[in-house]
Amino acid sequence: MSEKLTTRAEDYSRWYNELVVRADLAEQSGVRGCMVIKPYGYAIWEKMRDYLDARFKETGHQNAYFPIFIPKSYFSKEAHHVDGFAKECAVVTHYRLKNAEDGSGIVVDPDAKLEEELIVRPTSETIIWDTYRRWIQSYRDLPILVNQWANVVRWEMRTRLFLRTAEFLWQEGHTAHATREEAIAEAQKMLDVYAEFAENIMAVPVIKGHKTENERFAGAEDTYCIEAMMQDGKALQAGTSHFLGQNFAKAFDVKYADKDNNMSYVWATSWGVSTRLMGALIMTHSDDNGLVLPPALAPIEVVMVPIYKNKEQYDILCKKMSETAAALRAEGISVKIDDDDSQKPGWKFHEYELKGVPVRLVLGPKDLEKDQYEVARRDTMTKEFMPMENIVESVKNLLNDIQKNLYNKALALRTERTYKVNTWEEFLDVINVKCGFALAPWDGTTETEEKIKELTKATIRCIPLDSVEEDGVDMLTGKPSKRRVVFAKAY
RNA sequence: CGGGGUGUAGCGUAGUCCGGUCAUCGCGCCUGCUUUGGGAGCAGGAGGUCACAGGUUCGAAUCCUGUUACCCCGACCA
Repeated sequence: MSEKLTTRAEDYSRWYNELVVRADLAEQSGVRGCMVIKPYGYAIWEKMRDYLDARFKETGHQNAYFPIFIPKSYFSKEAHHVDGFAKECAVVTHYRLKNAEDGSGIVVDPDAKLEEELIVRPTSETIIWDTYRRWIQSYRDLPILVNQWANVVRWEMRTRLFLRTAEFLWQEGHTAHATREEAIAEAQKMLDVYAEFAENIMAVPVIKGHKTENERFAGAEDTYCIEAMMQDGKALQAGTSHFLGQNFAKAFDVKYADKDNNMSYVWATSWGVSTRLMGALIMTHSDDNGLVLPPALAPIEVVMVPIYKNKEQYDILCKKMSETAAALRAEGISVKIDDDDSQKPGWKFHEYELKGVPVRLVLGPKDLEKDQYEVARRDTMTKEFMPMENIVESVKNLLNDIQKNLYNKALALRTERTYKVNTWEEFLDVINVKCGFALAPWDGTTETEEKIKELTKATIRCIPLDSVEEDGVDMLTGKPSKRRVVFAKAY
C-alpha cells in the first residue's frame, strides 16, 4: 500500500487502471470483460443514479422493467439495429445442464436446445417496442415516458474497467410520441438533463451536439450526445439521446388513432447513460495522489481525523468531533469520523486522498486549545486552520467552492486544448502532438470522415448544437464546408 | 478477433534459459509492547494445489500441449 500510483505522465492508462483498483471502486472478476463494482464505487454510482432518477421523474418519466432476454426474431426486425449490434451479442441457446457421461463435470444438455435463441439485451428497443404495440391504440395513450435501470451485455473485444465492460449498468429511457416534433423535443430535453447533470453534479464540462450519420445509433434518425474531454485530451462520449423517428414503430407495427380516427405510426426516442460515467468522473478530476471527487457525488464529503497522545485526549477529541459531525450532518453533509486507533494519522491522510474525499478536518490537542480545525481540501491539496465557531458554514462554503473549482479546472483544460484549425497540418498537430479537440471544417461526407479516421484515428465527436454557419474548405478534400465540427481521438 | 507480453501467499516480486533441500524477499495479516501533527518501531507468528487442465520424466514453478485471465498494439464499441 505504501507504493505510489503510477503517474499520469508516466502512463495515463496504467494510472487509470491502478486508481480504479486502489481506490476500491471496482476490480476484475473471473468472467471475461466483466467487473465487480465494489461498495465504494457502487456508492458513487448510486448517487449518480439517484440524481438522475429524480430528474427523470421531475421531467415526467416513470420507471419500469423489461426482460433481460430478447427473442432473436424481435431483434432482427429493425435492419439497421441488427447490423449495429449483431457482432457483440451474447446468445442463450440452451436451458439445461447435465453431468457429463465420462464424469468430467457438467456439460450443456444437447437435448435442451431452445426453439428460438434468446439474445441477452445489448439495449432494449426491440423488446420494449414489441410491448408498446400492446400499450398503444389511441392518441390518448401517448406519450409514453418510461425509463428502466438495468444491466446490458455487449460482447466487446477489448474491455477496460468502467469505460468498456462486457456487462454494464445503465438507464435507458424509451418514449413514444404522437408527433415528430414532440419526439425531437423529448430527445433534446433529455440531452439537456444529461448535460446539466454532467456539469453541475459531476463537474464535467460537456459539448452538446449531433452525431454524424456514420456515428449514429443503429436505428436512429438523429443521435444527440454530450462529449467530454479527459485529462489526456481524448474525448469520452458521456451520454446519448436518440430521435428514432418511426423506425421501431414500423418494425413492430405500433400505430395509434388520432382524433379523426386516422392511423399513424408512433414517434420514438431513446436515451441512456451508463457506468461509463464513472470513467468520465475519474479521468476528469483525479490526480497522481488518487481519486478526486466532486462533493455532490462523494460518498464521504468530509472525513475527520483525531490526533492524540493518550486515551484521555482521544476521548475528548472524539467527543468534540462528534458534535461537529452532528452539526454537519444536520446540513445534509456526509461525514465520517475515522477514530480507528490501529492506523496512524499519516496513513489515514493518504488513504482518504486516494479515495478522493473532498475535505478533511483534523483535530489535535493544539487545535483544541485554539478552538480550530485544520482543514485540508483534496482538489488543491492545501491546508488551513478554521475557527471551530462557524465550522459548519466554512465547510459548506468550502464544499461549494471545491465543486465549482473542479468544474472550472476541467473547463480550463478543455478550453486550452481545443483548437480551431483550417489546414491538414494544423489538424495533425492538434490530434497527434497537442492531443486535444480540433474544431475543423468538414465537407459533410461520410467518405471524408472515414478517410480522416483511417489516417489519424480521430473521429468526429459531434456537430455542436451551438455551431454557427461558417463558409470554409475541408482541410483534406478542399471541398466547401458549412460549419466546424469537433474532431478528436476518443475512448 | 489478430500480433506481442505476463500469471509464484491478500498485493508486489526472485527463481523458469540450464528439471533435483528454491519456494525468495518486501508490503499487508495475527499476537504483544512501545507509538500517534503526513504511509510507525521492535519481538514473535500464520499464510502457497508456483493461473488451470493434461502430458514427458525416477523427479516439474522450471520442458511440451491445450485452456483461462490480465497488460500493450491493431480492428470494434457506450
